[in-house]
Amino acid sequence: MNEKFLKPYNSAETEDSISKKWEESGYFNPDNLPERHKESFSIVLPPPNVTGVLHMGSALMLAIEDIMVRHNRMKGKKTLWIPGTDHAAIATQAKVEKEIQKKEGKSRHDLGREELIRRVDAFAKESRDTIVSQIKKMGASVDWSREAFTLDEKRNLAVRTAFKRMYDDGLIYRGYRVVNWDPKGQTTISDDEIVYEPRRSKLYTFKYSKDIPITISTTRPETKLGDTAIAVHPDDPRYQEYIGKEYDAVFAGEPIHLKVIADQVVEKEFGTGALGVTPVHSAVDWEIAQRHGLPLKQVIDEYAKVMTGMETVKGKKTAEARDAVVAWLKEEGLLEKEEEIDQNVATAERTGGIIEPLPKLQWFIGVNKEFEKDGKSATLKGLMKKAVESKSISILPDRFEKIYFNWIGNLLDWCISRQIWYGHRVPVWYRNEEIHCGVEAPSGEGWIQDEDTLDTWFSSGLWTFSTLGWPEQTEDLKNYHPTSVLETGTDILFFWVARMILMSSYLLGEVPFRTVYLHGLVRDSQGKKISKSLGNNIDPLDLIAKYGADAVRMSLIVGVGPGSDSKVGEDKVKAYKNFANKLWNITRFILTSTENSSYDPSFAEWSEADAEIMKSRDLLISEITKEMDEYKFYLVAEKIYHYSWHEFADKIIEESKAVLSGTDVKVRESRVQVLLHTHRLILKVLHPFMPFVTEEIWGEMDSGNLLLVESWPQI
RNA sequence: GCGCGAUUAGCUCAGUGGUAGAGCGUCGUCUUGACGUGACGAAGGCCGUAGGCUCAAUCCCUACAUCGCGCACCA
Repeated sequence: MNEKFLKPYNSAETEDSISKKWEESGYFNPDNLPERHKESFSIVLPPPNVTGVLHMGSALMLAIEDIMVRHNRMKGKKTLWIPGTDHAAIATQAKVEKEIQKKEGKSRHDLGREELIRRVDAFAKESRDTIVSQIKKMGASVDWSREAFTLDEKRNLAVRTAFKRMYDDGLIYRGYRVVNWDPKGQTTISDDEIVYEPRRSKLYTFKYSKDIPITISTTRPETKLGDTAIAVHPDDPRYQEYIGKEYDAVFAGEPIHLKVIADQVVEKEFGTGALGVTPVHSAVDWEIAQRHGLPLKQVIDEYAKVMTGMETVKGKKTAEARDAVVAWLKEEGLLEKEEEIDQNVATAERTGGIIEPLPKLQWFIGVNKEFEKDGKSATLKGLMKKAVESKSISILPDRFEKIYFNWIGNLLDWCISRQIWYGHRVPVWYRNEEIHCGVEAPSGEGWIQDEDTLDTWFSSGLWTFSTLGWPEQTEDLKNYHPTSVLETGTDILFFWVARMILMSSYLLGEVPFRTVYLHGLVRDSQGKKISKSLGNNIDPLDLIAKYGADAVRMSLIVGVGPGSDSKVGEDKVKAYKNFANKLWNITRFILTSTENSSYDPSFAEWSEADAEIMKSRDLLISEITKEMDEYKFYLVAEKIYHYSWHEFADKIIEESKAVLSGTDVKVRESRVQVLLHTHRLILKVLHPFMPFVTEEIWGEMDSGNLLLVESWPQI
């Protein structure tokens, strides 16, 4: 017996050497797997953002995916798990810009486009290295030879190709309209990147001037300098006589001209039932303005400052300008009411900036635009809906299918252009009146490429196939797409999962994956959300150093079903560290008490008691094998734990002490074999969950294969 | 406002139309040769509330409450 079994299990000493063995074996790469591995099983790792380090959520993700991957590899599947990182455009650029500003006092404009990108790239590279080492620490059996980055050369080709195809089909278009402008990030963002924050704010009810008979309500008086109409409901008796009339006034120093119009969207019950229409600073008002041909008048700029009006207003930030306008309204005796209301303020997900609706010329993906697909008319929205409706994709837990459909139903065109520098540049070039969209730059002089870059989710949307070599028709693409499972957090169902379905359905004519497994949020032991600002951040690497990766994995898995949030505290992790040690001691007992025998796979002379033991053991294994295929890892982990400790160790091994010191040679040998057989089976079924300790023990029990590629028990 | 989920032991969660389960924690006993990171044992639950279906409900149905989530509204 190896001396190390005389001491308690030491995860820190074991894990690195086991990692090395796995890497040297090359088995993480399916091309190197033994002959029996035929049918494929593939997963893409949701690429972590290069903005930072891994957190508990990443650890959970890696644990679940590695369980699926190891299980399927043992089942004899040709298993591919592709790792990578995400350039996370806005988030990464914002982070690096902030650092440069802090350390050097320079803005991105001081550095220029090229230099900034160079800096961000350097940061991304460093961050990528950290992430890679963290993924390895968790024991994730990803194929590093196929690692990808959402912003590398190959993925850039995929992005340009996808853009061009959609452009040619008329699905990508350039349009001028009110978009979500983030003054903090200095870029537009999509509807999905908005986070609504509930706040108390004031609703002001007032008249534009003494001469205008209609009273309106707003939470944003400072935008009213840009009003060009008052809208009322067509059936509202209070305002019938005014419809069609026009008024002039000077509002907070700004001359305005208002036309009273009737529109169905106005709610009679809200406020005064009359709505001041600000065409370019509200998406709803923009629509109204379009229907009625109203003039457009911008009064707020990209820095959220008011561009016009009297001295106390002009050049001021919106909040300050609002107070000034209200003060003016009071002075003029125009303010009728001021009340507190609950409001949801739109903020940018990445920067926290308050969204300012602004009119902009941007690139969009038209989700309702009809195009020819296999000779039939289709829309992107329709494709996204059909993929799930037809059960080509199933989502776990299935209640998220409803949430998905709900989202699709409300979906508007996707704004994909961003005014930042870090990202895939829009593959469109301009020369005078000419426009060229292409995979490559046009030849000839004088072409200027579009300054904008693409929403990071555009490139992420291609991930299941861009990582496999698309647009080239590679072997990998043929072998591994559609991927088997997509495992990710519930929070990016729309951002990512839906966009992948869109891109794959449109570009490849097939779903990107068969099953979506969604995990919830990892919270601290009090149930609070883990965040740096709350100071309750848990670093998975600290836990691994203290308790071992196996213990961390188990603690994240047990009792946590798909879609539900979990709570993790050190106590739980510690419990599974103890379990790893228990397995260690079980092994020591077996090694010492079976010294004179060896494992005999074809042994058949079982004693009556041992036949009983095998019967209930095999029942358990067939049960958990079924549950593994149903993604019930949270149950399986607990069952194996329970069987190993409270059945195998506490009952079977305890009872064996007497049997093994008995005189009946046949009964003794039967018991030795049942211990050896059961021990091996436990190691096998536990391996996907606790890969390190099981591999280490396996190495001691068996000089042959790595447990990594042993076959899952066939019962 | 619409929709979804949760509510079971001190805590975290399984579970089934017929006497309630696990882990952790708590308490007690044990220096037994695999392991004190342990063993054995114990305490602890009107299974959110109120109705209904049923011979029988923690489980099915209805309403309500509380917590959480998604969407919409946000003039």
